[in-house]
Amino acid sequence: MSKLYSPESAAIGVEQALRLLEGRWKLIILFHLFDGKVQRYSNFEKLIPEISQKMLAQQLRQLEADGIVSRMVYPQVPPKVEYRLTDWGQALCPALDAILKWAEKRKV
Amino acid sequence: MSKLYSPESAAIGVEQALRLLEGRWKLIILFHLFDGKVQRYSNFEKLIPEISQKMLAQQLRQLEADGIVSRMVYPQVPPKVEYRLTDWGQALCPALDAILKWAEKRKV
DNA sequence: CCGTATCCCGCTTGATACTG
DNA sequence: CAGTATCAAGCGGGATACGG
Repeated sequence: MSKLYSPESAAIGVEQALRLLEGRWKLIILFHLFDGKVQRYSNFEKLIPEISQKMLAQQLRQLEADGIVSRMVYPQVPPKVEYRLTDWGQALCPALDAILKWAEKRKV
Repeated sequence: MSKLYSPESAAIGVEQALRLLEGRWKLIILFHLFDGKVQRYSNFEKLIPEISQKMLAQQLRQLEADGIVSRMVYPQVPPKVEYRLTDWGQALCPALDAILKWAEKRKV
């Protein structure tokens, strides 16, 4: 943490934030957690059939590490794991909603 | 155009729309066109020093082909080319703004 | 000034198999 | 059910040089 922040640090923050959303599947995953929805691992596999297990696990781990998604493990057999948005992740909902609306305008 | 659209085409549309925004630099480029701003090629090179000419040109071409950015060439010497958002591209501004606000919340 | 062309590397992604 | 491990491939992306 020896690096000092310049007055332009806000702009840098945006680019850093964007990098957290990069990745072939992250936004798609987030759309399925939109609006407080809770998903299990196997749910995602059904919702996003094209994704491989590897990528699903990897992207979820990254989203978790970045504080966007929270992972809740129930210590039972068979295992049960739930994913939901963190508070900060919830703050993305307006953006997700705006992207949704934008996509719809394409058809017109 | 032989493919018929299923009732689920809306959901597919979102994923397709997301793919248009994929790429290391696209959203950063769009941020610099935010709110009706007009940029020249050389402007982008100053605004995004880390980007290579190849990637800048490539991402601009894709954004143009996808109908998000418009390219205006002034037939003069030396050449002058201006980039701005299309109408549909402008419709992305609320989303960009929401992402901006989201990024700012991280610091709290 | 505004790009292309070419070469090349490495990370992301995919396929498959295996496990607590 | 919810993941790892491993290997391989392809394309995104960087460096450099050249062109209208």
